[in-house]
Amino acid sequence: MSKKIVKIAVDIPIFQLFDYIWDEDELNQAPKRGQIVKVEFGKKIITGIVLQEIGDYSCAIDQEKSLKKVIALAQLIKIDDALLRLCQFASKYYLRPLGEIIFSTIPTDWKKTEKWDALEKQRNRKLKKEQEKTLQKREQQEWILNKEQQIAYEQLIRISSKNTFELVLLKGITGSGKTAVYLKWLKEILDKNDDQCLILVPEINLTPQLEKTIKQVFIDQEVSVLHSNISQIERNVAWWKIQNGFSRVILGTRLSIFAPIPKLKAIVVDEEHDGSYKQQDGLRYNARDLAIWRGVDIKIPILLTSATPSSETWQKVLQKKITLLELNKKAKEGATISQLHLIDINQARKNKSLDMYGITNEIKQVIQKTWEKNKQVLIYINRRGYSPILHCAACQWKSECKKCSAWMVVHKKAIGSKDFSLQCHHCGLISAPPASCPSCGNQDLATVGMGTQKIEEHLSNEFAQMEVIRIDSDSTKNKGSADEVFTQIHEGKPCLIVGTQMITKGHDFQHVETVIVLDVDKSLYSQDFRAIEKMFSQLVQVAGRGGRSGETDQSNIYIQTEFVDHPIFKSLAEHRYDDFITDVVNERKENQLPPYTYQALIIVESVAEKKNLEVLYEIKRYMEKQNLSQTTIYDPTPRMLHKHAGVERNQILIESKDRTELQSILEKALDLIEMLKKKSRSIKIHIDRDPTSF
DNA sequence: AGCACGCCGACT
DNA sequence: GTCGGCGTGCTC
Repeated sequence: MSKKIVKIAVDIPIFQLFDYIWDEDELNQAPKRGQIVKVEFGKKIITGIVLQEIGDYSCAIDQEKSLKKVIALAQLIKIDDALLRLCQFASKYYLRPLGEIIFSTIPTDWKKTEKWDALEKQRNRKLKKEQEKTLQKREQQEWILNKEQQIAYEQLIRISSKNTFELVLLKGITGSGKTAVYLKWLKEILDKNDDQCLILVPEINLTPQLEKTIKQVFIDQEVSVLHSNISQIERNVAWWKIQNGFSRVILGTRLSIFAPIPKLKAIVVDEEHDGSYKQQDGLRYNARDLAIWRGVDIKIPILLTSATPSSETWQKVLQKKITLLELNKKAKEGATISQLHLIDINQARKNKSLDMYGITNEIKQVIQKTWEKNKQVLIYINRRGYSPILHCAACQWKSECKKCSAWMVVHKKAIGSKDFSLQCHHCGLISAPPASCPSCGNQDLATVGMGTQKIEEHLSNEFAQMEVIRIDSDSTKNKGSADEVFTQIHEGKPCLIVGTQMITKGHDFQHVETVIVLDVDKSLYSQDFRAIEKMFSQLVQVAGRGGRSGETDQSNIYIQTEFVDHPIFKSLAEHRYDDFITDVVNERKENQLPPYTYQALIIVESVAEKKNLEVLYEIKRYMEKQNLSQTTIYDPTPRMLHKHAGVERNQILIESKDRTELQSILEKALDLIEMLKKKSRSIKIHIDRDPTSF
């Protein structure tokens, strides 16, 4: 008989799977797992995906539900089995419906059945064009690895020749040439066979240099770039090319971990410590962790790279679960490791050498000296806007956002002007500043603390002869303006660069000799147990921006702090990251924190906090009915940003020493959560597995 | 997620 | 008398 029953996941966020009839006579083929199909669902026509064949239709005559038929098949696209397994794992681990995950990984056009025909035409057109395009033959980049790089490279080759899973960490100081090592390795893999590889990067728009390099290195291989900012058509084309093996190198952000790569032979997770591998909303996955899972599943090596490995990764190093390859020398001859100088703010205050903007005379002298040497200065302050808060000294009123539990940030319209606005960095609300204090009428409102704009303004006045360039998401909002600014900096004219995190990623500043870091103190004693590790890595990154070319004699990093005795600075000065992160890992063990425990959050959001708490207590009581020998369930607490855009957010933290126990508790809780969601649709409930923000 | 069914308030 | 509010249930 030619009628089969198939199990189908639909493109709707529900956990339930549905059975349909697969009529082989009508569809002209046997059911295939991963096939995208068009089905009637209720009264609507939607897309679904075949998961498995569960038998002949005749055998199910006693089936009480009447089954509908699969209407049609999507011809061009099929989900690769390895990808399906990854989605199934993610569905189970992150407690999300399978259909939702699978469909979130494919281009949106494919989810609309009415677009299928047009897509087929589009593909044929695009691929024809692609074939006509001859790859330009350019000079192949010559690879000269130093001894250290060569050793790492050879080890990687040995590892990949074993054709099995192996987790490798390439740990190298900034400027040691990690990229060259892994690109040469991937090139070697791809030159042998028709294979593919995946390179994950934290944020693609911040690494245009890497994209350029990769396209140069893989001169005779097709490179596809995936991130959330590409157009729908680009995404479709990339999908076809990747899926049929035409694209050999896939470079992308965290979402590319779900790319359908049939001949995947290696994954590189570049800058593995970077927080942006964790998605913070919707499907809250961690691309680094999924990369490792994918590697185990399809038996390929996974290479993590970092100058400052995360505590999770370092724990695996200490447990000998990772092959560690190290690069401890700068790749470019003469390039120097920057030297750390601490500036004691307390001392400066006593000596009256601290100005009203909180900048010490020492910093100013350093800027002056660098200027006289015709070099550039980089000032890192991780805060955009003019000042983080507007404050009334008379009554203590502060510029709080009406819709969020956060302060509105003062933004100047133009540097030097008096015209400013208040902006909430969380919900985007912008309002005109009050002329006087809304609470007591005081005319004298003051800006407290400093952001990039205030520093820019202040230093422009102090160093009138120097050009001050500000780089943050406000100054580079316009398309192309970032490129323009960076080009200007690369020209090498002496200047002062003031910037946020944006300057710590991807860009080499060859002419920077002095790096200055303001405002580290709040991270030193933060609530967030991951803050110190993050701070260290940011300091290493920013220090590594200077002295890259070997052109400067010595690059220096100056840090202003109240806590000169904090141990982080000793490790930083001596370039002892290993010791630092080992201490961090040991501390986590003592305090029973990740990676020694496994965490999950249950987050409830609604406009009524009271409702949130009721729901959370109900979930907590429900979970506590289970046998919890290894697990602690904490009481409901407000989220870090308690109110966001008018929505109250509360959560409970679940902490377990046992992953399996945590999994079963969460699975059980999910039943209740699904019930509660249906009962009251004004609330949202999320589970955040392995959370990195609270 | 939609969409239907269903049971209570202000309208030509 | 009805139009429509959104609470709950269902989708093979």
